[in-house]
Amino acid sequence: MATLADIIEDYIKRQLQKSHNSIVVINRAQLADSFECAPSQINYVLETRFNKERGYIIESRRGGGGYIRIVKIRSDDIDKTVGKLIGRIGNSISPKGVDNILVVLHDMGFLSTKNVQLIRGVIQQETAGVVQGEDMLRAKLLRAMLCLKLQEIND
Amino acid sequence: MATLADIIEDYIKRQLQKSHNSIVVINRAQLADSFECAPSQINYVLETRFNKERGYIIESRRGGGGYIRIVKIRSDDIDKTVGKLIGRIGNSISPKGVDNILVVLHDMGFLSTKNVQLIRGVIQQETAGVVQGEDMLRAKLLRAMLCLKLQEIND
DNA sequence: AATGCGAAGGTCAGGAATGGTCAGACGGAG
DNA sequence: CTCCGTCTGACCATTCCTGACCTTCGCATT
Repeated sequence: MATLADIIEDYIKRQLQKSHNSIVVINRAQLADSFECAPSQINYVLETRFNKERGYIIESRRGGGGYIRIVKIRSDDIDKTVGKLIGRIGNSISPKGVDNILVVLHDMGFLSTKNVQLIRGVIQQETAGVVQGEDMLRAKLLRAMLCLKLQEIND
Repeated sequence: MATLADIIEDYIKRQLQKSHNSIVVINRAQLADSFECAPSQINYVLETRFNKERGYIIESRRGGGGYIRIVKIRSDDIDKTVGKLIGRIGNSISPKGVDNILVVLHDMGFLSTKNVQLIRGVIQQETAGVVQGEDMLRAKLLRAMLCLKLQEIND
């Protein structure tokens, strides 16, 4: 049975299809109103269906003229593989784990040699001296940079 | 939806473009009148969109024949400026600080609109739920992504 | 020169319009 | 019955915009 969350998910995905640039902007209150549900329901759908593991990036702003922008990053096969890898990064990762992923991405031509070196360097730099949650920070940094790269090849 | 503040911002930026010397002088009451808003709305736009962080200088004078002058600070060398901005990120940064930097980089053509949206989104998601050192994490993520971008234009 | 007035612009508190978060209710599958 | 995915409502945070009140400056009058 399709839950309301499923229905809203489908709706947003259709909008993304229609958009042709994989970006859709919604108004939380209005969307909630048209589906006759609580506004927070929209957040639930976004959290569970349009998170980064699934290849989406959400950007939002509060206040007058506020909005929620949903960006799909991932379309073809390369994207799918990279997206999967990004999803696999998880909450924390070791330096060795970073290396493994970088090698795979380099081999498949997603990252240049220079890219790999830079990413490794930046991660080293930014995690140096961090005493707690180093693996977590590493995961976040790697994911951030890969998301940025992923977007580029989709332009 | 574009708010009135956004519209006024665009208008002023267009005027700056047209000016060819990156200086534009406005009359607060008159501008407010043409946009049918309160004069203080103009101040709001100036404070939030044309502040020093975003690379503008505001000079004004009260009294009869008063004026507001908006000056866009020139950025001759993109590379140097970006490097300087990255340096300015420092150890920690607020969401607004991120925004200011992104807008500057966007205005000078270093980041595309999509880039900006993605970077904002990634940072929002990676810092969500982090209770301690959020500002620090934000700084690291932003720096990492900007370094990656900076490498690209130097290839 | 001193004073007074009108014409700018500045400040700030607060209301309205958005979106975010989180504890807990609810209900179906095991 | 217990667990897990849904869904809601109360409360919070952020951004926009206005109106009342304040400050500064030029100029005419005295």
